[in-house]
Amino acid sequence: MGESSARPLRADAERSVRAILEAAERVLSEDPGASMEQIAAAAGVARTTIHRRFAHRQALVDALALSAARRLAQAVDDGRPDTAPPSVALHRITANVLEVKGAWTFALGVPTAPGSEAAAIHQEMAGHCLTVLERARAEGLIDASADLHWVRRVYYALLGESLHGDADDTGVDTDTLAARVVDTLLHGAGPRRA
Amino acid sequence: MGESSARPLRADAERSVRAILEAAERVLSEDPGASMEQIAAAAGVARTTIHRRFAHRQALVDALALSAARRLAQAVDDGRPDTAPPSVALHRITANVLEVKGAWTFALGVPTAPGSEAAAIHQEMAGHCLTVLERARAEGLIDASADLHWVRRVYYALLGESLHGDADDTGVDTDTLAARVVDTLLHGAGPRRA
DNA sequence: GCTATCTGCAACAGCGTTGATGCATATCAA
DNA sequence: TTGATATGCATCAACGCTGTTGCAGATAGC
Repeated sequence: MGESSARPLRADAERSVRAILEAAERVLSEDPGASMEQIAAAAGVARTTIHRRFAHRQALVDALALSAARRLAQAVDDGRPDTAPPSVALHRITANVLEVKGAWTFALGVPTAPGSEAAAIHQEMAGHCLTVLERARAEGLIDASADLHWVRRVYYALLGESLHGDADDTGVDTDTLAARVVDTLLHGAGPRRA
Repeated sequence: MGESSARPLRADAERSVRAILEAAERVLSEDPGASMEQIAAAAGVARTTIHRRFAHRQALVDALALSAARRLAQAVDDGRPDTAPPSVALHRITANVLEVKGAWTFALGVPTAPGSEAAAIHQEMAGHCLTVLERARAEGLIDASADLHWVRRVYYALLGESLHGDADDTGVDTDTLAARVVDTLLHGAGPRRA
């Protein structure tokens, strides 16, 4: 439930919706207070066309958040959080998530409404995340006494930080960034044991 | 340079300015798009009074950001980043910064204009931060091959994450939070050596 | 080709916010 | 006390954004 309450849109209409969502992400990530007019211009579409598909501005934002949440969930699932070896899953998921999160900064930053489908997706992803961390702990990758909820928060924070891209990072391989995130999460900045 | 281009304000006027800045922080941290009217109400002041002290809305925001930057700089200095033993400085600065950052979430989140005084303060703080990290590395607290710029970014991210306060944290001692931040920064989540 | 759908354009009313002004009143400081 | 300063209040014009509507033309789908 989410996209189709009426019959499917015509081909061109669906193309418009996609263009609008992508343009909205592009514009709103640079200025969260941008007007519908600006979004419409970026989408190559008249403002009224946006209002035809999304009654209120909030409806557009919600749709955007939901769309991005789905992509992110897909990125997590692709990492096989339940079956792949923890270290592998951790790395793969990190790389996948970095990719998606970088492309949907605004949409994934929108606070999800308590009962919404987007919120449910995010909760489910948090669950998957904890699963991976638990499996990692069981294998000794994470300290036995660690508070996994804190670890998860740190993980999220590191993911977010990786995306700011302080000059040096521009153009760096996603896998390299992911490796750094995972390494920092597990070992911090302290001296390495021989 | 910053506060006094004309002669000092009268006592009650200065009180108003303080009330306005504090109210602005309170209101804007909950809704960055809040109107001047809402801020004025929260400050117990007429909207026109705000406009008397701050010509544009942006002027108010800038003043707020500058005020908060100064407080944060003070918090850093109080930790003696140049003279105290690195581990001590790291902990003290972290605790101090957590205190200030928690109270001025919005003001410290405002993007600082390139040439502004606030930007200069933030740059100086970044410098102090790197100094502490270098001294910590010299003492072996941080790995010799570590990229201190990345470490600093991670440190900032951990500070930010500590302030979200996921239920459990509410009412927890600042020193405890600081200890967790520093510990995570240095050791990550991996298993501890005996 | 025919029809239903989609789109752009233009115009509209409504709304909230901003920033400015004048004036009467309250408060501080000397 | 007295003069300068600060404040509240009412009012104003201007602006931008939102959301809606009607219509004519373009496009997709059968």
